Amino acid sequence: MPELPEVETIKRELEAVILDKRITAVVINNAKVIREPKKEKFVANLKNVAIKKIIRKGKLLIFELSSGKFLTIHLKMTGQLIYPSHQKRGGGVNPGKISRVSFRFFDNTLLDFNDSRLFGELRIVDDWQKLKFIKELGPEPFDIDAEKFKEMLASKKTKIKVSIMDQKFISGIGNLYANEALFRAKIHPQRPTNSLSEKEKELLFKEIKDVLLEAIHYGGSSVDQYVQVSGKPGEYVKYHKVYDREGEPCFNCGGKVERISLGSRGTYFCPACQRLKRS
DNA sequence: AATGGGACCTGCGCGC
DNA sequence: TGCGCGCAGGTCCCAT
Repeated sequence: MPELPEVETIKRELEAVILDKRITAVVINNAKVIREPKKEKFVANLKNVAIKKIIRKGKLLIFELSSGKFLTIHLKMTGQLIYPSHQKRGGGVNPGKISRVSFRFFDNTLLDFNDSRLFGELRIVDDWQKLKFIKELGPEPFDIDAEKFKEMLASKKTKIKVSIMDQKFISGIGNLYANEALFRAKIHPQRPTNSLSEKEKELLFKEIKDVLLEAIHYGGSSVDQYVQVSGKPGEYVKYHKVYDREGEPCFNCGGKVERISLGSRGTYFCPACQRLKRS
C-alpha cells in the first residue's frame, strides 16, 4: 500500500525524470479517477504545461504546474505512476495493469497512472493548500519532536494503532507501517493511546520515524500493487517483522505472530512481545 | 464528540 | 476445472 515511504520514493524518482518536461497530450481511459475539474477541462488544463516542482504531503503527491495551477494525485491502495511507460494499446508496464490516465510529454515519453481498483484521485486545483484533505491533515512524524508527539498522545483515548493511522492526527502512516512501528516499540495495538508511558511514547516516536526512513531507503514495500516509477518492486518487504506474517514465528521471541481485526483492518502483532496488560 | 462500520472498487487466492 | 466468495486497505460518509 502506498504510505509515506512509497509516495516519497515515487516523488524522488519522478523529480529525477519528468521535471520541466512539457505535457503535449493527456489520454483518459477511465474518467472515474478524475475528481475535478471535468474530463475535458482537466485535459485542457494540462496541455502545453510543464511540471515545475513536486511536493508530498502525507500520502498526497502535488505537482506544481507552469500555469500556476496544481495537479494532485492520491494513489490510495492500488495507484501506480510508471515512467517511462512502455505501454502498448493502453496496457501499462506491468502485466495486467491498465493505464487509467496517460500523460504524454514533448519528447513522446509517457507517464502512466495505473489503478486497478479506481480508488485513486486526480485533481487540478488553483491552490492545493485550500483542499479539505490538506487543511485537516495532521503533521508528519518528521515535522514534530518527541515532546510534541507525547503531548498529542496524552489527549487521545482511542487505541494506539487507530491513532497513529489517523491522517488528521499524524500523517503518512498506513496499516503496514503502523503494525511494524508498534512491533518495534513492543506496544500492543489495542492499548489506549493515553495509557502509554513516557518511555513508550518516546520509543514509539523513534520507531515510527526509523521504520519510515528505512522503508524509504529500500524504495518502499511492494505488497499488493505498489511498484516504483521504474516498475521495480520496493525492497523493504524483506524486512517486515509482523505484517502479513500470521502464524509465523516472531523474529524477537519465536512465538507466533497473531492477526486480529482492528478498525476492520488486518492487525499483526506478537502477543508475547506486545502485551496488552502490564505484567 | 468519538467510534465503528460500510461504501467505494477490482483482482487474487482459496475452498468446494 | 471452474466458480463464487472473502479479503486486501486509504479515505469518506453515515449512524449510533
